[in-house]
Amino acid sequence: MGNGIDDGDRAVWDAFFAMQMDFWRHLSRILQTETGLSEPDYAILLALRDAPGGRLRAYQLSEVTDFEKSRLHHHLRRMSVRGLLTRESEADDPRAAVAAITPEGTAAITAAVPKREEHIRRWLLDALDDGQKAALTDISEAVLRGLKDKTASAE
Amino acid sequence: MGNGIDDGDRAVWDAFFAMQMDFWRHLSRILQTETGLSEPDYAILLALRDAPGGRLRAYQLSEVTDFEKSRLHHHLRRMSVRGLLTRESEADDPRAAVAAITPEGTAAITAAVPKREEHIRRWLLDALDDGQKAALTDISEAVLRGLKDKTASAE
DNA sequence: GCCCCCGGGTTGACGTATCAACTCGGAGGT
DNA sequence: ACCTCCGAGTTGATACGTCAACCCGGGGGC
Repeated sequence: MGNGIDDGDRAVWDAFFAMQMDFWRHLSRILQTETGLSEPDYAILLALRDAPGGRLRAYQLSEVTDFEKSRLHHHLRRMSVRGLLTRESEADDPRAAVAAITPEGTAAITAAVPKREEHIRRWLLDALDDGQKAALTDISEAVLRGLKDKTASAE
Repeated sequence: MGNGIDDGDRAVWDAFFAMQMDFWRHLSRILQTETGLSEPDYAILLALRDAPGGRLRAYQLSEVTDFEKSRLHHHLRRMSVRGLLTRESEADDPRAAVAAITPEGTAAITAAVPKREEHIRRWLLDALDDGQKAALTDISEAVLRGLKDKTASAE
């Protein structure tokens, strides 16, 4: 422990780091300019579009999108101001906070999905051959597995 | 064009997307809690540490860190309030805005680097075998190449 | 039945990122 | 010498993310 990272590993990190920055900057930028939606807008509208009745309780939306409850709350407020969704409460459970997609929200996500898919294809998938795609999936799952274990392992 | 993404490609994207979110959330979180530095703090201090005299003009810092000038300006202001660096101007060029690392800034980055390297090793490199590391470098460079071409290609 | 705890939700404060508009002092062309 | 343009830097507005603290209405243990 305490010793550094060797040159080979550093090259991996540098490439990965640089790619991440540029890739996400570009993807969120073109999503915004072409659809008027931010990344969190897109994630939330997609979850609501796929939910029965276009409605989800806050904690369910939080599970699907993996947003912290506070982050989700703030974002839902901003989105409701823009008319993309409405915030309602259930009559039978006063604690429930339900988000419901509006026609404008539906229109926005319907228009955005094909563009988003083209972005993903063009800037990620088309840059990789089949072997690289398979490797990227494996790598992503391996890293994810390591992260999941952190809570399970002793600490 | 306009058709969707097939199931195999979607699996690549889903895994990649999930990994990104969790990985960066975790890395920036532990950096913050263990060192008191945010990701941009770390990037800026590292650049200044490696600069001659611990000083760099704003536009040079902008090139090294790839921060937009406005983002950089706001961040330097916050960091100077915290005492991590000072903002000076050159006598011979009134336009120059120079950032200079302070002893506190040097102490912070010196303490942070080994922790950061351990994070990178533990949460990324140790999760991958040699083949996966090589593949990740290739993939990152391929994606990066595609992004660089965007400005060069017709649009 | 009472009490305590817990989870869903809300709020405010603060740090961070992006965009657009603006200042200002040179450098170059004429 | 003048004028124009340009690039470095600054500013303010707005959106986004995180943390800590808090409210509030059940449920469960007893």
